[in-house]
Amino acid sequence: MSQYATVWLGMKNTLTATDWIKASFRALTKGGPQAIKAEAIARALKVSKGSFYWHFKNVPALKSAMLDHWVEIGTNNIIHIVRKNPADPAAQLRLLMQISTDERSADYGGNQADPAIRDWARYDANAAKALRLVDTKRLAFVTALFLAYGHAEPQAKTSADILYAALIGLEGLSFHGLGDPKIALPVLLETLLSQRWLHGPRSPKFKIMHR
Amino acid sequence: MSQYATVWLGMKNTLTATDWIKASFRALTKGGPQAIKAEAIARALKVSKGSFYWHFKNVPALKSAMLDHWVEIGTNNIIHIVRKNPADPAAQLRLLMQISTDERSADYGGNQADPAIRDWARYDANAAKALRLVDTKRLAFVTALFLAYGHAEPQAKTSADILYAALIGLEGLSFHGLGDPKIALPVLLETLLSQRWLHGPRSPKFKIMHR
DNA sequence: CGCGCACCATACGTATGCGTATGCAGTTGC
DNA sequence: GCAACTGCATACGCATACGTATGGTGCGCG
Repeated sequence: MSQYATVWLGMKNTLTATDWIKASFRALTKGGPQAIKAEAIARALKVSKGSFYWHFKNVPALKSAMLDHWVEIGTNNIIHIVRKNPADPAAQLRLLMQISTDERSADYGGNQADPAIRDWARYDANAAKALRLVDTKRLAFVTALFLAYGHAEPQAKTSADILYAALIGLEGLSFHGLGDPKIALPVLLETLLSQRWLHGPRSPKFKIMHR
Repeated sequence: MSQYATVWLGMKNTLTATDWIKASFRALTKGGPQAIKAEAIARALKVSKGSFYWHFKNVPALKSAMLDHWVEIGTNNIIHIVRKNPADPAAQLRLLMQISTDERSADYGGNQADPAIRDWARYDANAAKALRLVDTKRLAFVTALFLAYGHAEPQAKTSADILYAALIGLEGLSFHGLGDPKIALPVLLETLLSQRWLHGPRSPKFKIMHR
């Protein structure tokens, strides 16, 4: 038995490290961190684990590569939003919510992996480090948008925390058929945007748009 | 070597099924679902796995017992709040947020286990079933409070979704040192309570509809 | 054309976990 | 003071995972 993996038009029949990473993300999203096993992924790729140990030194090296890859994607997605949509802050926030609730079926780069990584990070120090990196950048980004919208410093940060946390939580709830991010997230966003921040400081003047 | 586990004043030196469940929750919160292993927990309890298979038929039986136990606690905690505090709905909501952000130190029944179960439920059908049970009841409870406070049906449900999702998300963020539930949650709650619900096109600029 | 390297298969040793079988001390009923 | 049962220890077979060692095959290149 040989190279039935080869496809018709001269496609490469040899795997790359990226192929392994992609397959590992598929395993992660499907079976959790414990599913990142060399032999199991090798079976999914229809090769032996001899292939794995050619591309990676060991399993921790694969996990490290996965996290590096995810950090790259997770931060670049945000930058991508910024560049592609130079609109006002409120519109950018709305776009962000819309994208976050979209069904993204990408192999590994998609938001699909986010909850799995979040789970993973709870029991793995390296995953926790990667997650904190991404979360910090995203929170800073959302905070900056609220600031640009007109909110003051502490309120902008709090709004960002609330919005991002609700996004995460709704992801988890909708996974089990509860909640509805497509409804709750826009409502929450408009609520936060329209807030005058009661206990908050001054600014008796209602500053609404583009700074 | 025998019974060094026996402590001085006639304490029982034999384990119960509940002891195993408690130890299993400790393993779960520390190492995730994959840490629920008979032999590992036996080592933590300083006994052999012969003890385990005396108290449980097998590992799935232990997991099932854990989930049953957690469902019991997870729903009773809510009822406990209700009975203990027959104040107005807003005060009950504030109390709920306060309790949720408190540092819980319980062995197994505490909310400490909630995020671990939530992770577990992503890859285990039984855990997912238990989680949905608890989440459904909690959401219904919060929804009822918003209704009692004066919100209309769909808005109350959306508010509950937002509040509960933010609670979950902030739990996860604060676990990694990001966000601050003690600030964000009260702010969010007051924001939701003070909302006049622009569900009518009161604001023609923002079209947020409940479909 | 055949040499060598990239890529993968196979086989082995070790570790760990599950579940079962059986032994064995301590407690209790009588 | 002796069965019988409770609660746990010990030992075994099996399965799966890791990592290594080593062999094999196809393709590029001189």
